[in-house]
Amino acid sequence: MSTRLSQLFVRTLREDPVDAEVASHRLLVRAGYIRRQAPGVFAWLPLGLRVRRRIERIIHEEMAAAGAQEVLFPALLPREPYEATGRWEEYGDGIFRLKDRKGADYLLAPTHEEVFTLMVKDLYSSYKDLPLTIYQIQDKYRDEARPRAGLLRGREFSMKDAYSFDYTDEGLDASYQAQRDAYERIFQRLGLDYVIVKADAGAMGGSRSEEFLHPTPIGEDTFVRTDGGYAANVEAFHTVPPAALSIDDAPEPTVFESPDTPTIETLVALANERHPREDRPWTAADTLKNVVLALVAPDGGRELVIVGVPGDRDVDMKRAEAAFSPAEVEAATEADFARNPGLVKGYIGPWSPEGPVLGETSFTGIRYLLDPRVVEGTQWVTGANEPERHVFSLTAGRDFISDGIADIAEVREGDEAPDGSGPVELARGMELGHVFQLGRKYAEALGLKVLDENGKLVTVTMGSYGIGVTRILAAIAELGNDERGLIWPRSVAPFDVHVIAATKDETVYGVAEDIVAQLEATGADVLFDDRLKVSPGVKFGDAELLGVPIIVVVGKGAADGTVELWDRRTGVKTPTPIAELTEAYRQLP
RNA sequence: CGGGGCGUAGCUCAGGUUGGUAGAGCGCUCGGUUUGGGACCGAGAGGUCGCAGGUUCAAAUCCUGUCGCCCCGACCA
Repeated sequence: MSTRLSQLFVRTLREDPVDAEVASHRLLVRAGYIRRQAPGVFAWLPLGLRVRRRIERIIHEEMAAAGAQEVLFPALLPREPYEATGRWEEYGDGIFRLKDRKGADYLLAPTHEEVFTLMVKDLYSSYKDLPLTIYQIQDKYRDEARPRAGLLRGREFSMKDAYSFDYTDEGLDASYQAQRDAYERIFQRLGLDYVIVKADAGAMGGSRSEEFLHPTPIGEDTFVRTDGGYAANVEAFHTVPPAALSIDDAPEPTVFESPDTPTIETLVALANERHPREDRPWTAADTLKNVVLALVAPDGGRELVIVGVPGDRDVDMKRAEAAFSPAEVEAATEADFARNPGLVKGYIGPWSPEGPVLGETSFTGIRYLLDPRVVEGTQWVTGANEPERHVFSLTAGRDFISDGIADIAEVREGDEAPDGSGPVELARGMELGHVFQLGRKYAEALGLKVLDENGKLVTVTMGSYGIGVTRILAAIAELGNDERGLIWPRSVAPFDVHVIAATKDETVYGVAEDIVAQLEATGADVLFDDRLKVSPGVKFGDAELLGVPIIVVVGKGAADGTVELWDRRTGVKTPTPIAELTEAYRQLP
C-alpha cells in the first residue's frame, strides 16, 4: 500500500500551537495527527488514526493469544445498572450524565463493569460456561476536573477494557495472570518501559490490584520501589509501624506557652529556645500535627475527621483520597471550624487537662485517626487546645487514643518497604494499564450467579483489566521525539517508510515512483511525498515532523542510480544504490 | 474551588493606553520565476475582533456583565 502525501488529509503547522505544553500534545497537533474539539476531546486525522490502529492491532493480537474475545458495548448507557452498584452516586461529577426526551437518566460510560456483568448474567448460568474473558476497545468518558496535556488526560479516551468471569478464586487468579502476562507482552512490543506496582484496591471489594506505570517525570502517579523488588503506588504503600514503647517511665504531660507558632517550624524553634532537650534538639518529627479534613460522601454528607501525623510529614492528598474513598477529601473550611468551636485552630491536640478532646467518645465527637508511627508509648509535642499553648510529653496510649489508623502521610525516599526489602526510592510514572481482581462485588450487586458442579448457586468472581490506548499513543510520542518532530518506533509508525521526491525533475519522479512500487512489493506501507511544487527543504522538514522512522530521499543521485536511506531515529543518512535499496531497507533494525 | 494568563483570519501574533474604513508573517488560490534544508515577484480569497448590554455621532479599543480556553495550585492547621 502507498499513500501520496499530496492526497493525504493533513496540514502540518509551522509553529507550535499555543495551547499545548507537553511534547506529545504539541507535536501530534503540529504534525496533523489530532485536532482539539473541546477540552480533553480530540478528533483523529488519518495519521493519528493509523498509529492508533497499529497499537490496537498489537493489543488485539495479545488479547486473542490470552484467550479473550472481542465485543463492543455502547458508550451511552442507562442509569440503572450503575445505580445498582452505587457508582451513579460514587462517581459524583466525574461522569457525563444526560437525559433523554422523556427525562430518563443516561450516562457516557466511564468504564463498563456493570453492563459486562449483566450481559454475562443474561446469557450464562452454568459453571461450564466459565471461565470467560471478554474485552472491547472503546471510547470512555470522564468529566475530569482538569483535562491536561493533550491525550495524556482526556475526557474522551480510548481504552481496552477486559473483564474476566470465574466461579472459583483459583480461576480468577489464572484469568488475572493471563491478562497480566498479556500486558507485559504488549508493553514489550510497544517498546515502552514499565514498572508493575501494587495499587490501591479501593475501598470496596477487590483483593489484588496492580498498575503498569511508565516511568516518566511528567507522570501523574508517584510510586516507590526498592532494590529488593518491592514496587507500589504511593496510594497503596503501607507504613511499617515502629515497635511500641513502655509508657511506665514516660514523663507527665506539661503545658507550655507557645505564642506566635503558626507553623511546625516556628513551634520547633520556640521549643528549642525556651525548653531545650538535653540529648538533642527538638525536630519537627517530635511534634504531632493534627490535620483537620472534611470528608464529603457521595450523597453529599460532610464529616470532619482529624488525623494526627508526625510534624515533619504532610498529608498526601492522593493517599487520603484512596484511604477515604469513595468520600472526597477536602481541607476543612472556616465554616467547618465555626461549627466546631471546640477546635482551637493552630493549637489542636487530642488532649486537654480536662480530658480527651478528639475522638468519637470525646466531647467534640470528631473522629480522630493516627498515623501508624504514633504507636503506644511514643511522646509528642502537640497543641493543648488553648490559644498559644502546646504540650510536651503527650504519650500515646496513656494520654490519648484514637479511633483508628490513617496511613495517609507522605511517603519519603528512604522509608522502609513493608516487605522488608529495604529503603524505598520515589519515582514518577504514567499509568498505562491496570489489572484488578474485583472479586464478587459487582456479581453480588447485580446478581450474577451460576450453578456449580453440585447444582448449587455460586456468585461469580470477576476481574477487570484496562489499558489506555490513546494514552499509550501519547506516551510513545512523549518518548520518541526531538526538536524537529516525532520519531515513531517501527511497530506503531503510521507508515513503514516515507519516500521523498526531493526534486522537480520529471525523470527523478519516475524513479521515485519505481522505488515506491519496489518498497510496496515488500509489503511495506509507504508514504510518498509526491508534492510537485514543494521545495526539498519543506519536504525534509515535514518528514522529520511526521516521524516515520525510515525515510528514502530520491534526489540528485537518482539519475546515477543512488538514493539516500535515512534513519530518522539515528539521523544517519546512507547513500544506497537503488538496486540494493530493498535489501538495505529490510536490514534496518 | 482558588490564583495567574489569554480570547482579533486556518496557525502564530500585532493593534487597544490616545475611539475614527481591521493588520502582519506563515498557510491557502491564480500567474510567472526558482528547486537538496522551510525560495521569490505580482495579483487574490479569507475575520459577526468570544458573547451580551452600556457610553458615544462613531467601539476591536472605554465601562458592566457573561461565556470559554490555557497554566499553576488544591492541605501543612
